Amino acid sequence: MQQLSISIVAKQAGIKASTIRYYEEINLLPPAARQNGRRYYDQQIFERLAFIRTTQRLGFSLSEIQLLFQYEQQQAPLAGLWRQLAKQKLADLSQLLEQASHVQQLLQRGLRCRCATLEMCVHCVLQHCQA
Amino acid sequence: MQQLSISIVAKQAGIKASTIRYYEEINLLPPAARQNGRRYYDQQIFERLAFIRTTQRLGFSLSEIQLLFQYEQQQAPLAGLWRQLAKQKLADLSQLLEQASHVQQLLQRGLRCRCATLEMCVHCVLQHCQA
DNA sequence: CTACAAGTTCAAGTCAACTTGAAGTCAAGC
DNA sequence: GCTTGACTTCAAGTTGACTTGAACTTGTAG
Repeated sequence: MQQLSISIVAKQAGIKASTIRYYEEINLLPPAARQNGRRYYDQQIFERLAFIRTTQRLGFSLSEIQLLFQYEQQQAPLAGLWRQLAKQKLADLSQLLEQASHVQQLLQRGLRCRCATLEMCVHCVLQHCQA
Repeated sequence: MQQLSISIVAKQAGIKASTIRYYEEINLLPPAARQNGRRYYDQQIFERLAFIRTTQRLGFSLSEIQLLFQYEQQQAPLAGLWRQLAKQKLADLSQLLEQASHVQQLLQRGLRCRCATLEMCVHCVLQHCQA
């Protein structure tokens, strides 16, 4: 049960300490354990921060991420809400996966092609585009 | 060669007219053709707007998207820059694809599982989680 | 004992991406 | 000819996600 200071966590996670404090302030992170008013963390924090960073990159807002975490404390008004959001997000994710591979192909084509614009390249049927 | 007013385009594309004006202002869209000072568009605009929306969802900033479009006008200082960005973005996209399917699995598990928290569920090995 | 580095809170500032509001233009219908 | 509705510009406001700065506390090193 190591005790990690906020600056250690920040450095290892590759974010700023102020971000961690901010996340706690908006209840995205649970209040950290304190010693003399200073925050201390254990290894668990890294998983949580990683989840935040990853989902954020996938287009989740901080309040959505918060809601996904919140299902642990099943407060009456929120109960079941996270399930709904999770289903929604699963749908979003399949769409995102589709779009991502579409854009991948588009960019790959664009890099290989001599078309003057990306838009033209979308419709172009030249050999070097098909390759 | 139909002439589409900004409000028609906005409605069909599912965005606000003000957003289209904003995009033009920041040169994300080329200056629209005008009649009596009013903007008119042809069908091409929808492709462009779709590309913007999609890439934006994938985490591209508007200035990055602008740069990808900009390769059409090969201004000396920018020449080749879009290629560099495209390569970077291709790398980002594969990472994103990976993360997206990871989070997909995580959420699916969470929905099926009775674990108290998502974090616990990540490590849980119960039957109903494996199912 | 004093200085210092590393933490604290709280308020205000920043940045990207829009949105809103005020004031004006203009063709079309009554 | 006057009103209406859909547009225009320009400046200012908003939102989400942080960041920064000022003023303060506290354990550790010299």
